[in-house]
Amino acid sequence: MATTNYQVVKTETQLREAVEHLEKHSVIGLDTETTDLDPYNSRLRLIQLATPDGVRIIDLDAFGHGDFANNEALAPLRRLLAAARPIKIAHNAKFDAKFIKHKLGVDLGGLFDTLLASQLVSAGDIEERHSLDAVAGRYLNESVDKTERLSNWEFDLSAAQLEYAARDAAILLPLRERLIEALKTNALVQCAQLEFECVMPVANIELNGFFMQKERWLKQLSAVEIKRAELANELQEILGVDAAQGSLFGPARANINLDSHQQLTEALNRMGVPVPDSTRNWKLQPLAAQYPVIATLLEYRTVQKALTSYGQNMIDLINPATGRLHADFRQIGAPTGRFACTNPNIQQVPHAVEYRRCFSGHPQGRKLVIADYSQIELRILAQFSGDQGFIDAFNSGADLHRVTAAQVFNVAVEQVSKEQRDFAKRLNFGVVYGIGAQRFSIMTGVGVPEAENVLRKYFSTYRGLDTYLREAANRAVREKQSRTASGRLVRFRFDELDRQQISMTQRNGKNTPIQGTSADILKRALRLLEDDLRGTSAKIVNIIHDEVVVEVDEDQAQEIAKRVERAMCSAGEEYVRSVPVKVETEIADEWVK
DNA sequence: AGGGCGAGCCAC
DNA sequence: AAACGTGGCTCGCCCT
Repeated sequence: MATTNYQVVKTETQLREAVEHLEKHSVIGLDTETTDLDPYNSRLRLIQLATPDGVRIIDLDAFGHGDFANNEALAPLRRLLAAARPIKIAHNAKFDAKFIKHKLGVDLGGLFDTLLASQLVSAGDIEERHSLDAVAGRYLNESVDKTERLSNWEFDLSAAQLEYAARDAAILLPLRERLIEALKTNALVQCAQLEFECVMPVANIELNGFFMQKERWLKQLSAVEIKRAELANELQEILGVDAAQGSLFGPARANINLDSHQQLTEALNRMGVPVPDSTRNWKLQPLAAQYPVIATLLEYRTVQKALTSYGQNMIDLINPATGRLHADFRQIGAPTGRFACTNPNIQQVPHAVEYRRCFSGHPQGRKLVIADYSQIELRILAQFSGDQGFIDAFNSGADLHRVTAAQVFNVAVEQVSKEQRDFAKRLNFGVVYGIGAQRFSIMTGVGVPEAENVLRKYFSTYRGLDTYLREAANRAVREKQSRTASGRLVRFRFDELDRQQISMTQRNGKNTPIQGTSADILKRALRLLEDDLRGTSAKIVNIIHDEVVVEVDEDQAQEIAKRVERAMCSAGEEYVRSVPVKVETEIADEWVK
């Protein structure tokens, strides 16, 4: 491996010279070394900035400890990082952006993210790896030695450490060249722009964190724990087996593991319950009316799930430095471009108010602005299909599901029953996923022939929708790929002789452009919001696919709510033009609508 | 002992 | 003949 030419910057004069040099370039490589992964509980040690003639390694330890944001000697560096030019290339720029924002107080400007670029070119292939080493190997046929990455960056640095640090930044320059070629070849430049512009907003969301009231959460947990114990006892009474030895007070009971499907099936069989081929809730549901034990079991599962997935672990993830939850958002989390979220996944907090009311503004008096797109996926479907009936339904301003019900069941809009509307709602949402009669039958309880009838009626009502979805499905099979409105590419790999895989691809072909465009819209909205909320007390604290939660000072809540709504609508209107884009906004103390 | 996997269930 | 899409988390079970 060729050695990388580098220069360690330790004085104010050296820094000024380095920045002057860097500012002459239109593009520079950027990497950082930190003592740990969490910006609130670790130090930013090095910032490496690469040009074709070498790497400037800024040793922040030489610039005092702590207040880098107000250190006058670092002003040129802050200016360089914040400016739109030179473009900064980074691999997973979110990570560096968070440290730079928290430690130096500046938003990184002008980003090219090699991780996101690589993910876009891979077009949803979840097999492909995207570590810097993997990407450098794929595009440059070079490897990046990672042995120093986990070394100690606290104290004096070895030549090997500095060499490693320099190389990680230097390699980004040629890597970008190759990735630009790949992005162009795949017509992904526009989509890449959308993604890159979203990095800083996402970094800020993670830094902001979401406030969760610890005491209330714990109280909620103990209430659920009591309920769980009651239900578990009840179930063990019924399902437990007689132990070999009884006692003076009767036969002993041996508990079964209620979370083991195997033991559960055996126990239910023993008491004569006709267990279906699986113990999934929706399979057991029909038996609940006849067998009280099933009803209790279903209730137990809900409570158990709540306890294990949304329990103490949430408390453990509260950051001691901020008292808030700083979840990890993966910007391209799904092949469709949707976000994924971990540690904790605050995109899947149960809807029940007992949970949601634990999330609030902080400190006292801060409000939450909760804004979500109204039926965005169905509006995207209206846009893509151009179906006049569907478009009219939205433009009429009337309740879509009611209008659909009226059309499918041939009744006046005012005559639609609650049941019919509910039916239509399931239909409308189902078609987005490429639903079939089989599934619709199970979902609604009507027979398969009747489900087929309803679907036929639905698609003859919305012919344009039928045509569009068929074509989307066929194209996915024919071209082995789909695109979203931003041009995001998703490739499909399937065995062309396997009917199941073909129908899977057809469903993907229907769903991917819709779900993916919804993700495009949210990302565009985050970019617009970043600019519209700057200088206010507003902070984005959570995003959930079609919803944005913003925390704001009480006196600004009304104004911010308006701005959020306007930005989100504008983002939607960039992709959806034939029907109105609607955003529903509420101001609340807690995350409850 | 600990990783991989599937089942189950939460969100959208 | 047709099994509705995308994730994460936790558990039991099976394997090495």
